[in-house]
Amino acid sequence: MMDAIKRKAIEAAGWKVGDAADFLEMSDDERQLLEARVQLALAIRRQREAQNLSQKELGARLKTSQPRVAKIERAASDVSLDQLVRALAAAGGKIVVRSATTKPT
Amino acid sequence: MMDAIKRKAIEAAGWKVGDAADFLEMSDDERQLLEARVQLALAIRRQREAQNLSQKELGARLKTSQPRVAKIERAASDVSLDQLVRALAAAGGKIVVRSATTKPT
DNA sequence: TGACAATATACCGTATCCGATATACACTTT
DNA sequence: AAAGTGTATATCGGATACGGTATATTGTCA
Repeated sequence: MMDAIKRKAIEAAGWKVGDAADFLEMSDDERQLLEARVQLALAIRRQREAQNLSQKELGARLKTSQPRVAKIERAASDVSLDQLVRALAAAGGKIVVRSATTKPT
Repeated sequence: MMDAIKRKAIEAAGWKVGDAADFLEMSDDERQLLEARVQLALAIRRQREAQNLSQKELGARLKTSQPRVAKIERAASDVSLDQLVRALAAAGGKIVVRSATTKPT
């Protein structure tokens, strides 16, 4: 559901969202990908904290800066999925990417 | 297993691999990510062919060109994980990203 | 309250990613 | 063998993801 709080969070991450309609106009794929990014970001933070790592320490593992890790953990728009996945791995998390094949329509 | 054939494929994708040792010197994370990219690329091609789509048609869905799709399907080094995932989705495949939390060491 | 650690925000070059185009190669079909 | 269709390779300009640094802001503890 699209509400003010969620929109605010999305905007804070650097995405352009004019109003609820704009968000709803995203394609399913885009919305799914955005959701996945947010979930990954949350997982990174959880994992980092579970390992008692500071952003600076995680940044060192990723060979990047503390401010960058802050961006990663809010899934900012200029953070790639690549970097999200690498960050989760660096924080000690495992990711499983399973692809399911579907029949032609 | 690192053999000449695999190394050749990796190099063809645009990755620098001096010799087997270089490949083996990649960190676990890097190797895992590279493997994931290759698997995704294979899944994209399988899925595209299962849907009887040409590279050009898949390119249209992705709003990109046929040559770009060719690069995607060999997981070239300048193709992001983002784009691989989007391509698989555009080809009708589903991906599941599951993150598993581990305890601090 | 002041000092210190952790996190957040802002800005700026630069390397990488990406779309577009040209062109080559492979395989059918006629 | 020419034409058509699908795929591969090469190059290039523009967009964006990135690292680095400076500077808030927040939180904790003496």
